[in-house]
Amino acid sequence: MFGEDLTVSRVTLKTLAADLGLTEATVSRALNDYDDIAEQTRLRVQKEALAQGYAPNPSARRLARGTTEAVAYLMPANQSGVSDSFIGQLLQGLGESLSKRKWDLLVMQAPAAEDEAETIQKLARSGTVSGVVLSRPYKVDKRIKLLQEARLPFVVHGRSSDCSDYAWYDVDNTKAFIDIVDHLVSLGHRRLGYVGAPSYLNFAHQRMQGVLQGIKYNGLSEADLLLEISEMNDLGGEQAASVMLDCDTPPTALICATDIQAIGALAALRSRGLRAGVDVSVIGYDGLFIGKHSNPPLTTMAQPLAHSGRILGDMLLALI
Amino acid sequence: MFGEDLTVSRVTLKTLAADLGLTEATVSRALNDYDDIAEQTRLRVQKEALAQGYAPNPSARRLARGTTEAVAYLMPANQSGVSDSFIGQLLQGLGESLSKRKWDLLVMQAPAAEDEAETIQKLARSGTVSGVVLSRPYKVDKRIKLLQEARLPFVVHGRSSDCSDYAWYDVDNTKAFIDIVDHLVSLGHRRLGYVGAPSYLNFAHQRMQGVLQGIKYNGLSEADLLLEISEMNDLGGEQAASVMLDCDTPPTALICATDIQAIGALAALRSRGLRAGVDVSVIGYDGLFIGKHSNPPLTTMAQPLAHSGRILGDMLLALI
DNA sequence: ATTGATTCCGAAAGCGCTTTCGGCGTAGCG
DNA sequence: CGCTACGCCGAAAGCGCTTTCGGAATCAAT
Repeated sequence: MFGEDLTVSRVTLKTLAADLGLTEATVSRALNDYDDIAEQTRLRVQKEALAQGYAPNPSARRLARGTTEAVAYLMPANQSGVSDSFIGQLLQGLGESLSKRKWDLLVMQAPAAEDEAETIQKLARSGTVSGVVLSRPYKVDKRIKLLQEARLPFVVHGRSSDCSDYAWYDVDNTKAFIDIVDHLVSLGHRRLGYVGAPSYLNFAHQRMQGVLQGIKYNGLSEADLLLEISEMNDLGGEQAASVMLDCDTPPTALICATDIQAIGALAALRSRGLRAGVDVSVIGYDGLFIGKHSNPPLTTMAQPLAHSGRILGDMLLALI
Repeated sequence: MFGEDLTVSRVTLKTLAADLGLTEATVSRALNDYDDIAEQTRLRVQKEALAQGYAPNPSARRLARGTTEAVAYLMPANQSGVSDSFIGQLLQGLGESLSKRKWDLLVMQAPAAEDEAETIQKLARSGTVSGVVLSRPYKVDKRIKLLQEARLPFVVHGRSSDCSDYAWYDVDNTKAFIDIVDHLVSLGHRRLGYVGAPSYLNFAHQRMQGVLQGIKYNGLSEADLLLEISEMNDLGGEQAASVMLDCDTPPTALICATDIQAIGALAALRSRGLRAGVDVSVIGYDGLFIGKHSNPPLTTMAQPLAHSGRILGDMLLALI
């Protein structure tokens, strides 16, 4: 009725060794496939471990080995309430790559943007992790410098303007947006609107450069481009789009730096009775969905985020 | 020119103690605010620790204390390639709540769905974490049973059909979708379409129940409701919507179980020259954006995901 | 049978930290 | 002045695991 399992005491190396009539050391080596263990006892140990459901205490193991077997993902600071939806995909890929090698993935978050420096330094000094993944860096990003100073291996998803001395993985944002402009111009659009993101985020800067270069390459002048920078959320996109749509000579196509702004832009169209893809083309990016559903569709623009995550994980592990 | 910092040796309790002419024990207690340490030396120690940038090795601390100070978030299995965009927000909230107490947040991922059991058991036995957060449980979810058997504290974001014996935090999905139906009917819609999600996911089940109850309460018959279950991605939503839109008596409003399906539904409209919110109303959920931009807008339907994350974190910590 | 090389396992130290216990010195009390 | 009382700190054990080292067997070789 009761007491079937009152001894919940964790099965540890010591208990295992006692049960087997061996030493902790032997059991440890047997489980870790050392080659100075008789094949027979190795099997015996491994079988018993499996039977008892033994799992080593990672803290103890890490302490003894002096390794961490963990990396951290630094959450983007909670800028203006936008919680980027790309995080989920990225983490999926990262987790996949790491778990393959049995590494842990920590997500770290600074309480506030100004605490980021301290968070990084603590992370480095405490030796919690042996690597870090960063995403969406700023044009000049002090976190990168901190990580370098701390000699903590890291990879960046995206890149800052000076990206010569660290590992990063990025799509060619500039080219992508040049392509977008090319595409729109080839469809006959001559008057474009760009809903940009704050340019301290380097990818936003890159994308805007792409748009600017795109109109130049296509023989348009800067007067043919309306430009509005907005916050990276739907409301920002809506407001920016509204401004452009309400001006005297509204654009026939809207390019948005991010999908979430594109969503806002769509709302702006709707409230004016305009039809997306018919009256005004709307193109977003990030490949979350809008890229696929924009009119004309731009499937090639999709960022393969989970794939990026895997790449980043592999890169980081290689680095360590 | 060189050699300014060749001694990268980590600053540890031992070195700190040596520098201060104290014992490790004393330094440790000084830093942890024990009250058997002279105020003066406490300050001296803390100042020196700060100056040297000391950060305790978490593995060692955890081992000595026997605590983990970490919880894990179990990533939803990579079902049909949909990487749910709610993860980012949820993690944000979770991280916020945990970091306030200096706890770590691990994200775990089973290599494949069938490995989930093993992953959970390892997690429990190894004592890596002292709590787990789960989201989007199935109607009957074996992970929950495993966690219970492992006596590992956990909270669930959402709930399974039998949710009497564990802690969960959920929105009232059923009521939300009843409200949606109420709302649409009050606007004059008499012919509804529902793009559902696989009902082994309990929230999908709940939402469909809401729709069914809603049409009943509003005096409509089941013949007035078109029903299509699709995968939880945009393509699925598009196909499901297409089927309904192409039938003899198409619905005037589409209710979608998730936003990503709503995005697909919008694409289906577009390809038929129908205008969302004008010719056909489309309503999604999850509060990512579409809720806000659907026509009529349904801002009250937004799930406050980051907030949920914070709540879940607090609940879990209270539980531990 | 004696030596040398192997094979396998135990002993023990140590990873960096916490925490109990005991002992020193000084203050307070009679 | 001797006593207890207390405030502070050092000594030491231990958390669960890894890893080096050495020693007891076993084996093959002379």
